[in-house]
Amino acid sequence: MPELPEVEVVRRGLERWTAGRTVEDVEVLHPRAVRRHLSGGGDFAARLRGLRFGTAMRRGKYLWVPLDEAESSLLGHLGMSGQLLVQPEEAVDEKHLRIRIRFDDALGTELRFVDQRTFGGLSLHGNTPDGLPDVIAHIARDPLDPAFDDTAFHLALRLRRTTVKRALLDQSLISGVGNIYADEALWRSKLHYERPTATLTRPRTAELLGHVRDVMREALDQGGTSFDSLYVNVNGESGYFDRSLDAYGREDEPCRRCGTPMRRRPWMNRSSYFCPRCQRPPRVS
DNA sequence: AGATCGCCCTGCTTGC
DNA sequence: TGCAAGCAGGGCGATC
Repeated sequence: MPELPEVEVVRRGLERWTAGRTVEDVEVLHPRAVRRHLSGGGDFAARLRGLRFGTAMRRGKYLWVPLDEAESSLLGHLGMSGQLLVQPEEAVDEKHLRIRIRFDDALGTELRFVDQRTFGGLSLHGNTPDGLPDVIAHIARDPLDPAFDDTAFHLALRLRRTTVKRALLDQSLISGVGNIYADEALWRSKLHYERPTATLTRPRTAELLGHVRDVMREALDQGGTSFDSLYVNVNGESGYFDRSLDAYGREDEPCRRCGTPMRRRPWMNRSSYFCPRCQRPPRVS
């Protein structure tokens, strides 16, 4: 599942292989892939034609390409299974190819959006004055953004009446964290996922943020090294799927700190993995 | 308005 | 062997 590090790898790929190129033709092969483009696939294709790609940007799990004079942007979200691939034009279509973007140059490659589960998609939007696609103005800065405000984040946690994992996944508080990295950062912090955010001290919040950043940077380092070909790697399952995880997916396996079998608990229609000894539940939950 | 919940979607795995 | 249920889960809209 692509979270911040995976999306950043894709952003770098887009920057390298598509910046400065002008769109010649667009094919929308599945309407759900452009569902956030409210005026439909035909309008999406017509409006994108002739526009020039700028340098790809990212906030949290969203990425976007400023177009022409950056009055608008091509916005993308990978959902759970989305891929953006730069492929030779003659390459056989992927089974789940949803959108094809051809360029007007002679480089011989095209951009493809491939998505099995169709939770992701592409769309066109106007930009806010600070260059953000208007529909993601509510997305908070991510922890790798130099302008992320640690103090404001801590104060927001203190005011919320929620639990720490819900807060980590709330993209309006902090963006880019998904189920995998949330569990990893909580394990490193020895925090139970149901700990009320109002009980976190400033040092605990600082420690948690530090672990979020560490685990993301480590994943990014691994993903970055495998990205060296004519290929924007976005596959959440193949890229660096074998990255070492301490919590996620390790039910019944020994905790790497204390040896206690790790547990999985159903949580918000998904799962939380944690060590029952290192990550004690709060007294009142 | 903050918090919570259900829904969207497909392919692989598990269980009867 | 076949079929159904379970699971993966980010984001958004509806609801309280």
